[in-house]
Amino acid sequence: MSETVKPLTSFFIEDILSIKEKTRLNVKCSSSHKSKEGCAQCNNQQHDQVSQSEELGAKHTAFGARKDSIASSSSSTPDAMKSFTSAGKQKRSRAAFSHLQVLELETKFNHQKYLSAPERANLANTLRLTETQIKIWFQNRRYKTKRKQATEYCKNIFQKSEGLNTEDDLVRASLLTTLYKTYQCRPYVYDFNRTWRPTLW
DNA sequence: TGTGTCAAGCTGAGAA
DNA sequence: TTCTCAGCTTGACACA
Repeated sequence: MSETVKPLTSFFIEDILSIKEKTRLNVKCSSSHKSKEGCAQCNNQQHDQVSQSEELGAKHTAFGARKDSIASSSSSTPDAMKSFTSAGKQKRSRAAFSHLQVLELETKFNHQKYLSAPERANLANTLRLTETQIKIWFQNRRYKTKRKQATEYCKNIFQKSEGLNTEDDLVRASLLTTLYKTYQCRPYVYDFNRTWRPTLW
């Protein structure tokens, strides 16, 4: 499995947080108050007392938003995050990982696209997430990367090609790109010419 | 209110 | 049988 690793720009987590927290906390706190639960940054007076591990465990978010789900994502299992609608139907909640958690996950992902079980357990422990959450995050992240690559690839194709200007052409090419990328065993695909033939690579 | 993002759900395949 | 994977889809949430 070949994965392309983007060149990394070196930085300190503190650098990012110090900049973004200053700028975004002020902006986003006001908007986050629109949500039902309000802004936890403003509500939580223990903000400054949070330890490093607790930060990784998302006691609060670096940006101060989506706090409710952050807390549940870190301190509870996904099962415990489920709430119920008025009809008694189980309502799915979506955890939002904290900036630090995502940062750690991204850093890890940049180094290795796949984690072994011990590595996953270790990372889960460090970030105060469940192993399942780590596993799902990596799965989603790989898929996201793949989609992005397909999109870029598709763009390049159309920058180079002529006569494919309609929306239908774009859609078709996008689907074909996915096929090309997906079936690496080089299947026969339906080409632009509407003929079945082997792929070129 | 429409839209984009993303964690989680679902399905089928392959490995041990 | 169990686990992890890819490849989507779903649903909650934030924001313009």
